[in-house]
Amino acid sequence: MSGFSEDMPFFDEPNARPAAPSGIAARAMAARSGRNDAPDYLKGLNPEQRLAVETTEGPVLVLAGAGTGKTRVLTTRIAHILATGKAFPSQILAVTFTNKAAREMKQRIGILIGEGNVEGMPWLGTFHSIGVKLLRRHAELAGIKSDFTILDTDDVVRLIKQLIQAEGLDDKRWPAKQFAQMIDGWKNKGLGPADIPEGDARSFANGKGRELYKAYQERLQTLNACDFGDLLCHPIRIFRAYPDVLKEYHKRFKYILVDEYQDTNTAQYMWLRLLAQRPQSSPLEGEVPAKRAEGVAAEGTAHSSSTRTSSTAARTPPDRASPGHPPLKGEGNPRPSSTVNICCVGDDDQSIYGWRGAEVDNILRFDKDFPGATIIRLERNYRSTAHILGTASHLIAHNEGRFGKTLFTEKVVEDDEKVHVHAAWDSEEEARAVGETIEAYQRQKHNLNDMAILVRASFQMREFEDRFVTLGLNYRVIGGPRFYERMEIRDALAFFRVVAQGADDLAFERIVNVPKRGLGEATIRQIHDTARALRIPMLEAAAKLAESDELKPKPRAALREVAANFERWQKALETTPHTELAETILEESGYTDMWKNDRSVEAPGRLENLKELIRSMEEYESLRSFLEHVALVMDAEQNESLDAVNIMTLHSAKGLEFETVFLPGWEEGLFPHQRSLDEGGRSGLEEERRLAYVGLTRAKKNLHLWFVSNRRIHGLWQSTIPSRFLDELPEAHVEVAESGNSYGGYGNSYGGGSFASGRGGRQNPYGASRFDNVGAEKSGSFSNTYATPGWQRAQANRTEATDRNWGSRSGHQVERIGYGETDSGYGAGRTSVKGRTIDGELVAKSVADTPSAFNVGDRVFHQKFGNGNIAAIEGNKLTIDFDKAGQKRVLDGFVTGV
DNA sequence: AGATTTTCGATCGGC
DNA sequence: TCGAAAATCT
Repeated sequence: MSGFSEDMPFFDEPNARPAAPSGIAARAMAARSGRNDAPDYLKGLNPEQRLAVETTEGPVLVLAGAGTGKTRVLTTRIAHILATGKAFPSQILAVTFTNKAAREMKQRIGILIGEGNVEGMPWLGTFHSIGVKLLRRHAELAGIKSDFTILDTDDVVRLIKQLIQAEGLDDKRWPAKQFAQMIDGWKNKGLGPADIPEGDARSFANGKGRELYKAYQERLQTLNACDFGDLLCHPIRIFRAYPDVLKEYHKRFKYILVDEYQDTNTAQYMWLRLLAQRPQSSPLEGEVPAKRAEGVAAEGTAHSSSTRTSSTAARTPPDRASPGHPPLKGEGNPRPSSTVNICCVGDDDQSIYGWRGAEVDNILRFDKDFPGATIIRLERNYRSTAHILGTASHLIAHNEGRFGKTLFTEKVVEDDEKVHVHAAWDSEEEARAVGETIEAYQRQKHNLNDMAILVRASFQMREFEDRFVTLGLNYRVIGGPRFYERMEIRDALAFFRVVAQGADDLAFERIVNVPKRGLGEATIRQIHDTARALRIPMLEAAAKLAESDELKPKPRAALREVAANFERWQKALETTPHTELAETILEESGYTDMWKNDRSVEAPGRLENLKELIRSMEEYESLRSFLEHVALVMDAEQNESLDAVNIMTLHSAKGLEFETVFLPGWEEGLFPHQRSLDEGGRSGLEEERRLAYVGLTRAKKNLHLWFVSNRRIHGLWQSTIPSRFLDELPEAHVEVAESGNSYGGYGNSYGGGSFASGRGGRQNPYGASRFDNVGAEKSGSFSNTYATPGWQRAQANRTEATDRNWGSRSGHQVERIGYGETDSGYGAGRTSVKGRTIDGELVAKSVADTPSAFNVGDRVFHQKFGNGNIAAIEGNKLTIDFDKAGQKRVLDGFVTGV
């Protein structure tokens, strides 16, 4: 947008020197108050970074391109504010999106100003963790108690399902999951049941949308629980309804810093605005919706006297410790006191979370929201080579809605390679070729840790995992299933939750009958009904029922035991250390015994995970603080000591960097993803392009893009065309790996040609000649690929004339017989290189139903799984114990004797 | 309660 | 098409 560049004329030119222009330079000098020798922490910053650090007063937007030292600026800025005595640690509000980012900031500030002082930064955290903190202090004002439970997505869906059924609606026609997403969307916009648009309300459950939402909120209140959205929305409502509470925080927060501002959603924006707006600055009334949410607001005004009491009572020690007002030297603030010292850091080009409510517009609008804002661009890149930067910049320039920055580097690299674009026949070959390239790098002494494969969609990972298992190449999947999502962990946590907060019916329901106590559907229903009728938690209802004679003896005894157990544990909560109590609970409930008696292969791993859970509790003060940690921090660290290739999605790669990056799957429909185009239109496409930009800018030195001609989508093989993004790359910086003459101007190649005479050396009767454009010269060895159904189907799609040749042939088919258990290899969960195991994949191919020529015990080789021994034979189906890939069932045509 | 059949969904997933 | 989850059967 040209409007933006007018504000910053100096940085318009792609290669503009960053030598600070006079106007800004002058301000920077002023900020340094005449001293020539800067403190250590400022040394080594470039002029723009330094400006961003030293412009502490007034609203500042730092547009930080990829790899330009964003975190450094943020942390140094905080250190600077503290070092110059402008504020105490407790007076700085610093928000991030992820726990990882918060952790990293804490650590880096610690390095700058000394470990001990970071403890004094109680308001550095994620939006949600700070939201929890606010809400625990003022919970009464939101109609809940301060020991409320935080529900995760699973809990929420189960709860909504109950509500839908209670309304007498068909839960098939109105899926709970969908409604949960709707609620999430509303909360992202800060909308309560009363605020949602009529259309939205009507579109679900025969127009009962609003009612259901309201019922949901009421249910949460009786459960004394919150969902993630509430952690933001409740504070917003409280701030609006109780100006004196808000004023407290206005007084407290002298400086506000926000990381990844381009990812903020409307609710987060409102939350920030409320905290940033000072009463003097004539708040924009339009910002505040006229209507307020039901329930919470209704209770509000009547209790305004309780506001002060509750908030003061709940005040935590750190605040008392700091004297009311720090000596604010340099408080000769040239700006009016209504000015907010808010600093937002972000990159509009890396906004990739629109689908979960992020509004790029928040960052694009910054100078209108905060008039007189200083906008600082960081464009000097310290990460990537010139070719990579040139490629990324050229691509992202195709977007319209952006500030417009151009990254540059001063680094001169000797062996600066261009960005490579490769073509492959299908995804299997793609994986094979990537694997070979990785091995080639490895031979040149590159660490696997420095390499990453970034995919658009997680289903793409499987093929790489398969291949790497075969090759014996270590890999780790980042962002896979989490520790806290495991069944046994969730069960254990449910026990703890009920002990900590007796009204948590969702947790109670999860474990009433765990281990099996003969409490079936009927009994649970009865507990439910009693609880609802008496308006008491299910645990209490269960205790009551156990004392009445409404139940049959068996369930009655069981319930009595459950109720007695929880009563005892809840009492013990006050006297027993929480780790010890946790162990007791799992023992006495019979939960550990349940797994000890379980003969399945997973059982030992699960017990190990439970031990790990108890161990990890030691780091927390109380059961409650541990549960809060679990609700907010679902990640468990990976084992980084092992050298392994990283596999992850593009989204989870944001913020990371690697020496060598592989980006497979650059095809229309996958990347850009069809659904983004269908649902997001133009802006959807732009977000996909930003995602591509994020991917490209992860690479420091080597970057390889791949596209394939055939890919299986929803089980169907489709022929694909190269991504339009490939056409948007600059020729000067890109090298197409091998020549060819088809597919959008890019050649086709396949790596290394190592797959000569694969599966039993069979020949495809329909020669390769018709597809000379696909690696024709080497296609003598290509026959196996030509026999895949994918290829067949792809061709069938393309030329009807050949259809009959293919369609009627019998015997020539590849079938997937089955797909096995995928959870066998977890072990202790937290360490180990993991990924989804690929055990149990059964692949078979029948060429003809001739009896097998192999014998049990024969040593054989399989293209995909490597070497192994035959364990059993049924007709032409072999069961083989592979050395690396485990036991598989395979048709004999796929293996060769060794 | 466990086994078996049917249905559904299929992009990204932070807190 | 295929795999997980829900529904249904025994």
